[in-house]
Amino acid sequence: MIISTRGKNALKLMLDLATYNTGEMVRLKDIAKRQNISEKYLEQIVSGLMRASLVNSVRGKNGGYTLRYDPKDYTVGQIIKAVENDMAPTDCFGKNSPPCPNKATCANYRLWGRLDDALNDVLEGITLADMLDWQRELYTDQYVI
Amino acid sequence: MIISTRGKNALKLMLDLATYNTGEMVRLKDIAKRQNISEKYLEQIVSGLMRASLVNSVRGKNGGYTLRYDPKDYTVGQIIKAVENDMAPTDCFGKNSPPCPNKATCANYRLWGRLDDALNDVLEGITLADMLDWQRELYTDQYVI
DNA sequence: ACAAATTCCTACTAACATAGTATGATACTA
DNA sequence: TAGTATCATACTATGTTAGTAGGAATTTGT
Repeated sequence: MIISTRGKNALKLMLDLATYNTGEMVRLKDIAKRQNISEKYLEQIVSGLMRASLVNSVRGKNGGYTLRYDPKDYTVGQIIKAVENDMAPTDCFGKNSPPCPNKATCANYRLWGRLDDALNDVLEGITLADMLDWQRELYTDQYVI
Repeated sequence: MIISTRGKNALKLMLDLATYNTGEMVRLKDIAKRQNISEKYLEQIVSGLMRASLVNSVRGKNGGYTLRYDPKDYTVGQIIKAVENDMAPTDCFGKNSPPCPNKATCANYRLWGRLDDALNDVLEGITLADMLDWQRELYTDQYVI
């Protein structure tokens, strides 16, 4: 599985922040309730997003989180990579793996490269704003029938 | 990691069979030596390929394996799926997962679907014959400098 | 018939990554 | 200063994968 639940939950979290992007701080507790994810688990995930400077936080009473930028300025890939350990299709392209000594002559390496490119094209080509649009569209579709 | 070493080794095995595709049976022992993979581990992998009817085998002395079809008739996806437990980018599209109840309205589900499509396009678009070509090309490149 | 070579089958172990929980410290705001 | 929320760390359980091991079944050559 290339995208773990951590990555999926990070995306849910960001989409939630984008949905409630009113300027007010959004409490983790509320996100946890809406997205049906344990608050403690969300804490771990949001800390990765903080480290990557994707969100703002304010501590203390009335504190919480907000998006740091406009939804159209986040790609899905950015978000997932912020929390995912390694997202490459094989360790030949893994960020935690040493560079392959045979990569110049290995036919397989070329294949994995194509896969990696295809993945990144999709993930870098879709923004959080796109996801918001989809969400609205899918939601209204429900009532069109 | 979407492609495990099992999948990668299956591909190496098939590429080896394609390279030594003379009509004679190819012994696992020789593949193991050439590809630097333990023979016992290869046994497990080739059993998956047998189950998927991708190779022929003959037991006993002078036995071994051969390709069942022409290299151009195998896609990379076919080979990998034969031995890989699950190759979907997320379990939303995993073959071992129950169908998602929210898929009609879930924006994330649409995203993972695009990823899955992109992956399959690459893997179904490349054949074993293509890999053979690459191998020759890369090999000769070495001596062109 | 027998011995050698090879595929086939099943079980096991070790290592690793992930999901999720638990506890409490730290910092901010009203 | 009391309350709330982030931040940090450690731990457990679970599942998957990599790889090993031993031996049964089958074919070929002598």
